[in-house]
Amino acid sequence: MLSDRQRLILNAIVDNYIHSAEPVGSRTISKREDIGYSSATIRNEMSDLEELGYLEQPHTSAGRVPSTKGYRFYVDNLIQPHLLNEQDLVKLKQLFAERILHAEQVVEYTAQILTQLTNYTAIVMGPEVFDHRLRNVQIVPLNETQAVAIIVTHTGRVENKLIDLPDGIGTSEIERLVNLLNHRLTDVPLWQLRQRLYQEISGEMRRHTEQYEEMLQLLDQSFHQEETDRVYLSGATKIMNQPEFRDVDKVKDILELLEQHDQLLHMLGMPANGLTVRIGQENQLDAIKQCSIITASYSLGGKPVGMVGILGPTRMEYSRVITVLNHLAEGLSRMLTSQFEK
Amino acid sequence: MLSDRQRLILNAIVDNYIHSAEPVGSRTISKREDIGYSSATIRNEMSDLEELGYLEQPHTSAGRVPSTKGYRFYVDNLIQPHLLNEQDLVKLKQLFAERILHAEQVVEYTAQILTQLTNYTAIVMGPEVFDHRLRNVQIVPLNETQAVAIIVTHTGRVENKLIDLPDGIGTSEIERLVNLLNHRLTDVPLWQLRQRLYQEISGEMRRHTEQYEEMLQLLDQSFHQEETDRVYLSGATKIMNQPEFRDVDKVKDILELLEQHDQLLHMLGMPANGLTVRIGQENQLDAIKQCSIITASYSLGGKPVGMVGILGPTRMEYSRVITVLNHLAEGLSRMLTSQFEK
DNA sequence: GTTAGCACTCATTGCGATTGAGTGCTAAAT
DNA sequence: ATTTAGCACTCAATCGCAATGAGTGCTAAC
Repeated sequence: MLSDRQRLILNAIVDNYIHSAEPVGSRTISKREDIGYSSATIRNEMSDLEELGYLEQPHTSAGRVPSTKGYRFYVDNLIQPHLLNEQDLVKLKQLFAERILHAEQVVEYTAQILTQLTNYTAIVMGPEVFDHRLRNVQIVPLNETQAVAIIVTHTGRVENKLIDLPDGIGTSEIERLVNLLNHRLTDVPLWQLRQRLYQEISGEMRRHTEQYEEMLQLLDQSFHQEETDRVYLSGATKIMNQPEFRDVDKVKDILELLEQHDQLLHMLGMPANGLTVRIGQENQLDAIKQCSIITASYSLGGKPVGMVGILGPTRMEYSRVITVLNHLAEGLSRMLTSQFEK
Repeated sequence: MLSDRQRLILNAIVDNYIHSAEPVGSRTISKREDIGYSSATIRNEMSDLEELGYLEQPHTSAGRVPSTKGYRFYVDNLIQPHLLNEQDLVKLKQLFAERILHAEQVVEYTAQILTQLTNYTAIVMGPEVFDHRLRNVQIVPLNETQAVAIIVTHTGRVENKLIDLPDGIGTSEIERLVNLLNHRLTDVPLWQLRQRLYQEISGEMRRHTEQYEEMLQLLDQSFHQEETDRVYLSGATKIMNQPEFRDVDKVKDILELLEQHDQLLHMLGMPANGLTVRIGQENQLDAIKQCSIITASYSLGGKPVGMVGILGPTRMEYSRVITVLNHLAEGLSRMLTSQFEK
């Protein structure tokens, strides 16, 4: 659809704008080494590219700026792979060299490294729990009326919840109950716990326990898990380094959105396989219609379980960010898989 | 030191400036109902107050603005207690009505309610772990090489850590070990755990266990707890609502500081009893020399264990914020104490 | 098809005049 | 001895206007 020359010029314009943040004029482009045309020629091509919707003009006597469509074409067709320098690679390796880490820590470090490497805001969605299976249950009484229920999954994740102890339940009874549960529910996926509890265990419990009702109530509390917040941000303030976000109101909208993790989750959706680039207007939420979001999913045993992402201005270093995200997602997948699938 | 009239006028000026955010002129003050003097008289008094350091003038032909010293005097001597309205009280009660909550959830909710009530940034620290005593230890093997160590404190807090299993340690051995620990270390303060482990348990362990060294190593890992991050923020973006923070650079400095929880901790220091007000220049960190921070400590059984705080512009509604913080700190103390000290 | 040249556009900058909120001082009033 | 009215003065903010210059679009020549 676009001639080779148009592609060349579009590429040059986007490239330039990404680094300068200023509308680029025809002369700027014609002076580039990889371009052998006069400014007049460039002007004509620019005019065409604008007509086709790839470029925009802030006002008549200004240079051109890529439109969302322009960036989209750039990302889909023109981008060339970015090579990471030694320093960056070292930082990445550092993360994966950490031997023993909880998933939460990994996620946190990952976010931090992402911001460091890109100077944009990092968003990391943490391994989803869907696939987690029960490894161990504990119920630890604190006093006569309260206890902590603890659930350990096969991935090493620990969930805990403060619960009310029904009247007149003794330590020995709890112990028996916990034993029973560990016997019968090991390897059951977390989301099935309550269901299985009613289907399979309740009968047996009734036979062994006097306070059947109370016990059941206790377990019901324990297994009623809340959706824990699995979004980590790092470098939220980085957006303020961008010249196009010198305006407090714009920044405010974005940062307020970032504070609402549920909205973020909703926006990013379930982790699908691969890389996603959302450019400017393509975003649903108004607050970030001047931003781009790039996400890459990472997986555990081939199944996507989370994503790493970057939020930056539409004028983002797409090539670099994509490379970093791919590296990171791949590394995370390897790390997770080797840690949990043996 | 200040005459009654000077106090009256200073109070009026601070009051006015807090709500208008504009330098206040003599006429504005003289028109107030509680002031019975002409603008000329006010002008003279203002001039004196400026000479004494309580007021400042942005430029010659502008009104006056309170200086740090002025706010300080206002807070120490002029402020009158703020009465909370029905709505606010309901919100506070709502929080304390929550029956079963982990300390972490309480802290999070508290921060949220604080921002809602004040429209400033809320900072909540704590509860500190120093006083937490061991209730229960568990070690749950995940596979041949890894396990999760879980520590439950008498307050219901659960710490967990992924650990390496030394070679050739069996399930039964771990079980024996855990039993021994639970027998001997219950009610020991967390910070003493490692010490006590070496002093008291190691001898006994040596007798009962073949792999003494490996076991010790394992426990050492488990009890080596990191300082967990105990700072919660809410409404960090609220500062952008303030007209004096329409400047991205100022905001950036502040938000970057808020991202560094360690700095915050250091700045706020250990929870001392009572209420602290840090006004403008009194703050050590440059980023917040245009802000005020008010903190109130809450306690468990009389001992301060954490603090609730508000960060806002120097032009803050001191009276209101102080009242809210006092209410909240008191409520939290009651809640914690009744929950854990029976 | 490409480019030189030129008229045209328009955001940005700089400058001087104007405005108005607010002060400081002095002299009159209380 | 205070208090206040009055007036000259200051200075940020605003407006209008001309100058500047980066950049375009178009046309005619190469």
